[in-house]
Amino acid sequence: MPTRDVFSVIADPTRRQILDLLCQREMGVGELVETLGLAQPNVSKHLRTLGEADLVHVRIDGPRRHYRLRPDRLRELEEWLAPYRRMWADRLDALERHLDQLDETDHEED
Amino acid sequence: MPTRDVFSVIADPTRRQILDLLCQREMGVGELVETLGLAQPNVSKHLRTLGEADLVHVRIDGPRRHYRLRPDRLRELEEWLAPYRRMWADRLDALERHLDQLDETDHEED
DNA sequence: AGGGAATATGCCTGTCAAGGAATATGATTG
DNA sequence: CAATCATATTCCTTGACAGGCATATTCCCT
Repeated sequence: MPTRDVFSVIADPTRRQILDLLCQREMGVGELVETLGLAQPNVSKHLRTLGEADLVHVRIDGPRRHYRLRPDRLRELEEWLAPYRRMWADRLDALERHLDQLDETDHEED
Repeated sequence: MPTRDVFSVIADPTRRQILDLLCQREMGVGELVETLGLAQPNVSKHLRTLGEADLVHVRIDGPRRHYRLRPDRLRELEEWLAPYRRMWADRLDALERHLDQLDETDHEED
């Protein structure tokens, strides 16, 4: 059971970047540091955070640690999206946007 | 052009709750205040934030404002998820978890 | 055992966002 | 125009978190 909320964990852009990288292949910390151009302690801290959300898994290989993506938890996001996905399934967005614009010309609003 | 990042906006649980409510039907601020049990200024602030991310649309009806869900921006999330969704499409998660457990018995890790 | 490489942890500081309370805005009715 | 209702905005305080830096840990090699 993860000790951290997936939503808040992926709210950070750097963390999303890390996930995107790990989506391709498993990577070591050094590799990530080089690719991201961040300080090593920072990368380690982000990896820890990702681990606390069960978004990554560590494979220990001697002194190095290889991080692998663990996509399971992202299904939570997927599930959360489900009800909303239905909304753009039957509703034509172009029409929707058009109606919104009409509304907005009536009275300026967000 | 939204002035705010969808990821960080939906990181807040209260905001997700609001979205879930608006998923059913359009709602006025008073209704939301009652349902959520939060202070009105707070609800207004969250609605503003949601608006800045283009996640809601306001319909003005006299002195009241009715908020409607605008699902477009959630497609961004959907798109971001796409590459990861492929990972659990072909990979059997039960097997994956099983392998992870084997790894974890070798060396305790996150 | 000692030294060095790879990675993690702790501390500090600045920033940002949430919640609460008070107040301001805007529209409606008389 | 005064009163009132619905909603928004401001100010304040507090807590969380990212980044930078220094340091600790763990493992390998000889």
